[in-house]
Amino acid sequence: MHPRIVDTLKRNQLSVTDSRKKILELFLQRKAALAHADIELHSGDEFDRVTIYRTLQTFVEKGILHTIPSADNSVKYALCKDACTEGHHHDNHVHFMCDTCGTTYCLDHVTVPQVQLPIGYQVQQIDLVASGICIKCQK
Amino acid sequence: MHPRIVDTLKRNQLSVTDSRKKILELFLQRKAALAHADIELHSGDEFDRVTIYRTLQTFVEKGILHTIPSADNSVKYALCKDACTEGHHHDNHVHFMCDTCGTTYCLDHVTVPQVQLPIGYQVQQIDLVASGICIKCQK
DNA sequence: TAGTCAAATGCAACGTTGTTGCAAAACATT
DNA sequence: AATGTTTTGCAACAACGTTGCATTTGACTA
Repeated sequence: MHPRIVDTLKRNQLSVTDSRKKILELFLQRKAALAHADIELHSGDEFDRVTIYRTLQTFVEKGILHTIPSADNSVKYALCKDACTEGHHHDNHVHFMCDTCGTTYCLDHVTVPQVQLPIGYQVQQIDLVASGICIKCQK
Repeated sequence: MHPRIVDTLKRNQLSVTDSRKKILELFLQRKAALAHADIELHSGDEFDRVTIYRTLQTFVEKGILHTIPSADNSVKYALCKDACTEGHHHDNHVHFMCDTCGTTYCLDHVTVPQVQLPIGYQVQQIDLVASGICIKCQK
């Protein structure tokens, strides 16, 4: 098991349960973002659907995961960098969604550019999702 | 009724039906983006849920509407500019979602900035959604 | 303007996705 | 090991979205 797992949970004042460990491990193993359905698949019948919903929700609240918007009603989740704390996300990196394999990547080193909005719009957060063909799917 | 409605439908080789006219009119009246649920509310019992789903789908395919991604599993739809044609969307403007009133705006005059992605990522489309507080909700 | 064909709609039924309340089980702490 | 708190699983439900098919509507032609 990944050494960071128990540590991450404790640091966020979460009790260390099987489902939380397994779900967190899944995110640490795979580098890509995961949807609820992906987790359900990869965990088999190990946990109840409801537990997965609640765990994801908890992780987002604690700043362990962040959500990635999509245009097809299938929100994905990915690990936050250490900068995120409870209630305060700072995931201002670009996301990339591959149209071929469906994988969603966090491009941690690509920051979201400044955008000049019309006067009166007070911006709190900016999500930038690029889509196209990822490295692995290039022929 | 808005004069552009029948024209838009015919230009896209769609038969002019009541539901299509009403739904298109709704988008022309309100400047903001609408979710399926919004349309269902505003059309009362006039059409079946299924008809709304199918109409939205058709409009997106034809390039009349485009979808706006969101982080909460509630895709919204908004009118495309004339540049969009069947199967080819060119909606590279910024979207703004108000956290207070929930309204989603197309900022047609704010274009999505260039983003330099790592080598190997072939970008097809970029969605940029800003969120915060809109003009009307500023106190 | 009526007749014909193709397309769109409404209905019913179904599957998926997400939520809530509550009892049982697991965890943290002493 | 005992206690109180948190988390889980189950059941039931609500919302969301899809599909097939009969009926209706719209487009087109004569």
